[in-house]
Amino acid sequence: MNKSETILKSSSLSVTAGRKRILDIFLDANNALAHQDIEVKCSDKYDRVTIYRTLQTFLEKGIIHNIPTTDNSVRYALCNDVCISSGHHHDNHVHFRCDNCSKTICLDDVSIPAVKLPPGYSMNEINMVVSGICKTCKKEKVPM
Amino acid sequence: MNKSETILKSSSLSVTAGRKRILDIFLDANNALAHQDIEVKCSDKYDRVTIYRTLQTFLEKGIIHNIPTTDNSVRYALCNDVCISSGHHHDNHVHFRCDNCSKTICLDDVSIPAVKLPPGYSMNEINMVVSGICKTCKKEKVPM
DNA sequence: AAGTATTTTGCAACAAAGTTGCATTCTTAT
DNA sequence: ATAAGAATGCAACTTTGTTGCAAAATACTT
Repeated sequence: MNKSETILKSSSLSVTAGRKRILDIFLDANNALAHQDIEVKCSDKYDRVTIYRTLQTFLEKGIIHNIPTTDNSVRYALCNDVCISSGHHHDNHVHFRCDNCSKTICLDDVSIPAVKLPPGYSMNEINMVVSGICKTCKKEKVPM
Repeated sequence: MNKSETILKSSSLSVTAGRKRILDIFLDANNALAHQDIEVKCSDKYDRVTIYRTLQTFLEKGIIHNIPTTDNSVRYALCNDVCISSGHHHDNHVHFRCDNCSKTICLDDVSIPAVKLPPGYSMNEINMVVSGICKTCKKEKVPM
């Protein structure tokens, strides 16, 4: 039993070829994916609607989490093991979006600092996205 | 000369009825607006395409900034005076999205805390969105 | 291992959101 | 007042997301 299958079962989802494929795409990717990225990779085999529904299911089960963007394209990233195993979903890390290669990644080691809200506000979730130049792109550029 | 006109001129944009109207909608609103919110308010007078192009222009000129969301609906908010006057756009405040009334507002008084990125990464912009229950909604609820 | 209940998938049709080119209208500067 | 340039509206189109339903696949029971 491979990893995708294990994840599906432990989320009490039925194991189907489509779900395994999409999950494998996430497992292979080292960055967050938009719906379209997935569509490009497997729309020949699986229907657009199936991809929408699968992502929705994964979100609900806490297998993936979504990352807000400013460009009308929600991106999804695999939750790490801790996040999946704990009952309640909480991903407390900062996300990074590279202005050069446009990849969005989870900075699992960088946790979101606390903020103090004004009186009367209560906090549920907190999301932080930093943009800039990523490690890989910086290396490739000629230093100035 | 009213406020919207002043803003347009100082951004060296030609003053048109549509731009003034859309800018006034922002000036009147106390929360961030999605494209659709604006369309609802003035699609009888101005074409959908015009609204798209106007928002785009305002963004480029730094009159408004956009706020990422996790639900495929980018929202726009007026930049405050400091932000508009300074050449380079930077909005350093936390955004708050209410899970109850769905309004998104700028918490101008809450600045985004610093984060330390891993080696090799450089930072350009930083975005923080907190969700929870806002002041207004909390008041309206029966306390538990 | 076979049969049945349940879930998932694909299709089709649709709705909503966003884009582009071009002719017309409006602004601005002279 | 007029001409150059910019903004707008329209039409047509593309992309993105949603829904209902029949067919197929999966899981469960014995």
